[in-house]
Amino acid sequence: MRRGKIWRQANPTNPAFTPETSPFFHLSRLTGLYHLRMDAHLKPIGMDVPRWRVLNILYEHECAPISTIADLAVIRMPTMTKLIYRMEGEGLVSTRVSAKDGRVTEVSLTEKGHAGVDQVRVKAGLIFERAFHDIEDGEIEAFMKIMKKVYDNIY
Amino acid sequence: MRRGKIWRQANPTNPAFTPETSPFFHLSRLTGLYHLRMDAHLKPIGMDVPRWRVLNILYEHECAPISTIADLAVIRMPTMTKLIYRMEGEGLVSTRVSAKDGRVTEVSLTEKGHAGVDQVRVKAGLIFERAFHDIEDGEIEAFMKIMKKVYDNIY
DNA sequence: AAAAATAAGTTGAAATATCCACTATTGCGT
DNA sequence: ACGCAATAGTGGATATTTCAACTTATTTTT
Repeated sequence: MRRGKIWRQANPTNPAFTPETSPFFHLSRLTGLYHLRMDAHLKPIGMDVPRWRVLNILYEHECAPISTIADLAVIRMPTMTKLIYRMEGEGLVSTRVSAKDGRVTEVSLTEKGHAGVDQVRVKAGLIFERAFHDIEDGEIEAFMKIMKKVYDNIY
Repeated sequence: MRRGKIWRQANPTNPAFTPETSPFFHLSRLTGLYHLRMDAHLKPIGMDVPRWRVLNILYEHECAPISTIADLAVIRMPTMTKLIYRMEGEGLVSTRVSAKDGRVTEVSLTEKGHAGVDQVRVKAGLIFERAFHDIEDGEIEAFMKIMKKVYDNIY
């Protein structure tokens, strides 16, 4: 076990632990603020963060089962099922039962869904720019590397 | 404007953008997974992540108005108000109107709330250990520095 | 000292998310 | 082929979050 200064304070079991020294506390806080900012931009165009997550995933996958989308977005399946059908009602995605496997519901983007992605990316770009304008490329790279590592560790 | 490899792909307005190259997408995903793992540990002891955020903040502040807690936790005030009163009903916190300012409701930890913090920290410690065991102290430090910077940028 | 503006909180209705139990379909082992 | 386990999804009851409008208290203007 290491004995560094950070390690000690970052571990919640240590008495010296505070939210200020906790990576996960900062993580939750930053994500919360990001969602707040995104929502402010997305609301006026009838969109929100969960929808955007789905659109982004489908933009890449073209056609994916609900379970895969739920897994990639880290949203529980019952929640995702309902979100997908809401989005279908809004014309953003279309669904159909898979020909290969009668259990799976395949979801794909509609024309309107594609347009929605482009529309939201402009907004997302603004926030990204604001958030990372003074962060070096190398730092962003390192940042993402750690997030991936931690994600895999608790996956 | 910079032209690095990461920058281009990380910006949502760039056609080469994918969730895989987006810091914010990874951020949301990691936070989601973390909440999932925490919930699994917290549910059996009648706790959850929002409650834990509040407990942690009060552990530091001893006595804070709802608005401050809401701000620190990045949770909207109506949500926080209801959460606080739920927690009061559960005996975790106590509330009273401030003597100095009749508008503010001061919240503080009860005995049971303190015990709850200690109890949850054990669980949080397990997940922290699992998540960061192979991450260097220096990396954690850099990680948190970037999160703070980004947080301030979009605050 | 009002009047106006701001800040803190509260509440009810509506939107969402979550739990849990259930169905339908497929895969696996013998 | 048969039965059992696993997978994908659905549906209802419940819990939580959010919006929008409102109340009350304080601060700032004029």
